[in-house]
Amino acid sequence: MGRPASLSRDRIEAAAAQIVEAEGVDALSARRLGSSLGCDPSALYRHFADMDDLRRAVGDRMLAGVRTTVRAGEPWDRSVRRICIDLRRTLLAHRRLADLVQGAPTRLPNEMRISEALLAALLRSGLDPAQAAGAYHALVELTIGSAAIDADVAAQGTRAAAGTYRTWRSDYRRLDPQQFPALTAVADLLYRGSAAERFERALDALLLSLSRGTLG
Amino acid sequence: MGRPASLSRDRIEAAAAQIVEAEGVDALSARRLGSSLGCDPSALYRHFADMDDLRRAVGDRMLAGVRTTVRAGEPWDRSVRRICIDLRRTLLAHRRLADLVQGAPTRLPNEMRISEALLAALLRSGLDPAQAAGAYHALVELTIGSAAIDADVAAQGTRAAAGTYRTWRSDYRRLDPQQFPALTAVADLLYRGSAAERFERALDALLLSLSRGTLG
DNA sequence: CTGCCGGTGTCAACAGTGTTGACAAACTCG
DNA sequence: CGAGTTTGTCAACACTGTTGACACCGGCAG
Repeated sequence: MGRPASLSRDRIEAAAAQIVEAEGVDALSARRLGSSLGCDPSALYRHFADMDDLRRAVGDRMLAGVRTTVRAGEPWDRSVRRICIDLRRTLLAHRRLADLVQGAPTRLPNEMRISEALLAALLRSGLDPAQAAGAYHALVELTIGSAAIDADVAAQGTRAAAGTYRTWRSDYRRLDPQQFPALTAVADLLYRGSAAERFERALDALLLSLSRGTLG
Repeated sequence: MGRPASLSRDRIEAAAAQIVEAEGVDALSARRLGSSLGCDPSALYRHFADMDDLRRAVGDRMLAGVRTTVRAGEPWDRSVRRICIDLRRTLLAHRRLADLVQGAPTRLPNEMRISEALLAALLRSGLDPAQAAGAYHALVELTIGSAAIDADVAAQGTRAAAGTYRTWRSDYRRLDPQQFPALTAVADLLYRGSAAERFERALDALLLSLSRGTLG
């Protein structure tokens, strides 16, 4: 009963995901989405409570892309590394997704799946449960935190991001060496490479400590 | 020369900081700020390039409380530890500051001061400049990221936060042990103690790796 | 003193945004 | 056939950042 639906949550999510992929998150608005779907913007509200609900649905759809299957015989720290990098990459693919996950665990299926995989790998390392819990928190803080920090710049695209980093380096370089000796000395070395590379280095440092059981 | 100014960067920043403290960063708009200052919204553009410029200035103003003076004879890693903990504490004390700072470095005086102190301590450790830059990024990602993650729960107050953590543990505990063996096994150990303690443990783990020069 | 230059604040407007309530179309069921 | 329900359309409201024209007014040169 009722007028036949030409829209659906799935169709809307798909169109929204496509806009985000092609034009960035800032381009996703009710009017833009409506024109893309050939419907009035207000029709979206028949299927989602508000735009935030819609963005969350798109985000959840993207969290499904985080791979947590463990390869046979893979060392525990390689599993952890892979999951964290994949999680961060996925979070950055959708800027709002980082904002959503950061405040509190959603405790929704996809997040549960990722947490389970991380903790399973940590327990496989020989850490006792308390150490594993501590390690889990440290890894999650670094991974999600890193994604939250890098989200804005990452949303610009890699080309624009490189320009942004160059500007920052240049700003640091132009400081007064008397007042900022350390900062001017290493200015050219800051924000080098991609944010992903910097994250991976920090992750490796953390994993090294974890593998030595220094976290309880 | 010119019409006498009733506005100034300082007066605008103060009013903006008050709005952010009281109502959150989302409440900070040109019109809201104008009504608070008793001036037209467009007058703000005589003193700031755009709203983003204004927001960065407010963020830096809140960073003034972070202490960076180094005590005589203090080991470098104690300096780093103290600065990072103080930075995180300050970010969390001003409820919404983390949101303001997380996206991009403000490159304003207070942030410069903190960055300089951190890098100076790292160079004091004997790390070469490239390693120090990498260590700096790792520490900043963990510290600011941790603050961004914990900001919402910290804003509830410690008593309410404890209740929130209890709820999360309980949710994890009630999962199906078949499907989530690791998660249910360590559920009671997750989100134990304060967020500050969990951060300090992660920080110590990272510092341990840094002191062994494992970060390039 | 006059006249003007230029910084300052006001005003109206533009192009966006999310969201809502009234209305109409299109289907199913009794 | 009419009633009821669902769905999309339309116009409107209350916001947002930002800009260009204009008026105000003080210090400075003539």
